[in-house]
Amino acid sequence: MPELPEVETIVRGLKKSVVGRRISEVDVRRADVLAGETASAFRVAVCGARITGAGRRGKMIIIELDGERSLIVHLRMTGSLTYCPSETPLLPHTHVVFHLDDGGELRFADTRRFGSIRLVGLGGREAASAILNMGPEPLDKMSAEKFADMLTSINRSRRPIKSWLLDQAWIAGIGNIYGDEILFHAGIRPDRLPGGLSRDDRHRLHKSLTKVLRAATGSRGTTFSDYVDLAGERGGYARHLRVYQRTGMPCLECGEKIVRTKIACRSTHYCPRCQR
DNA sequence: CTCATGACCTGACGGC
DNA sequence: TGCCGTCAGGTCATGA
Repeated sequence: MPELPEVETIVRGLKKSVVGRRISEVDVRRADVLAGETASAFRVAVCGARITGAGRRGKMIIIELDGERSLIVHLRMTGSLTYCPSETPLLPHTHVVFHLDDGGELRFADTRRFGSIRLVGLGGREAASAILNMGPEPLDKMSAEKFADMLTSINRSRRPIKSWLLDQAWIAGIGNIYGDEILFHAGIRPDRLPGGLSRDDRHRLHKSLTKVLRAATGSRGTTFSDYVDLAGERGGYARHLRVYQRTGMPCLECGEKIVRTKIACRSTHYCPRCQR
């Protein structure tokens, strides 16, 4: 499930492999991933475009095209973006194929079709609303002071801290896997309320956010079931997971059994001894 | 306003 | 074998 480290890994791949290429042809095999646009309009608009850059905001992939336009790609849970030679067999559930002028293909596949590709003009309203409402990037726009201020702003909330970590409007890029892993690393139970966190808890939470997300990005993300990077390779962080999907297994720190509960409608894993 | 829940979609897995 | 229910999780819409 692509979260910040996985999306960042894909964007680095795009910068290396597809930026500078021209899109010579587009096959739209399923138009419903195009977020409200017809396949023919999309094709006409994108054919011939030069890819001028690639970036990321939270879990959104931004592929910049010439003519002040961008493709906003969201992979949700099972989506993938891969770059490969045209001879490579199509994976099942491949919905859009961009043929590039070097003979390679940029392919968007998504088993569950929750993901989407949206073409927006620079300053386009649709992109703007989603991106403007997003909280800060935890790895480059969030100092310890900034994070402390953010926690102060939700001091009276009755929502558990895990629910806040998953809230893209509060902080960008964290999903269910890293939410659980960050809280384990910080030694904080996921159901704690923000106002109840001590000064020390807050400090550790900031440290853990940074450490876990950086380490996972360094391992090119976590592959639990579906995720692959632009080259189709699995991420290496799964073997570093401490609590996610380890229900009933012994905690790697203390041996206590990892517990699973439900918080914010998400399965939530934690160690009842290490996390307080 | 705050917060919880359902819908979207498919595949994997367990029970019978 | 095959059928059914459950679960997986990101985000938006809905409603209490």
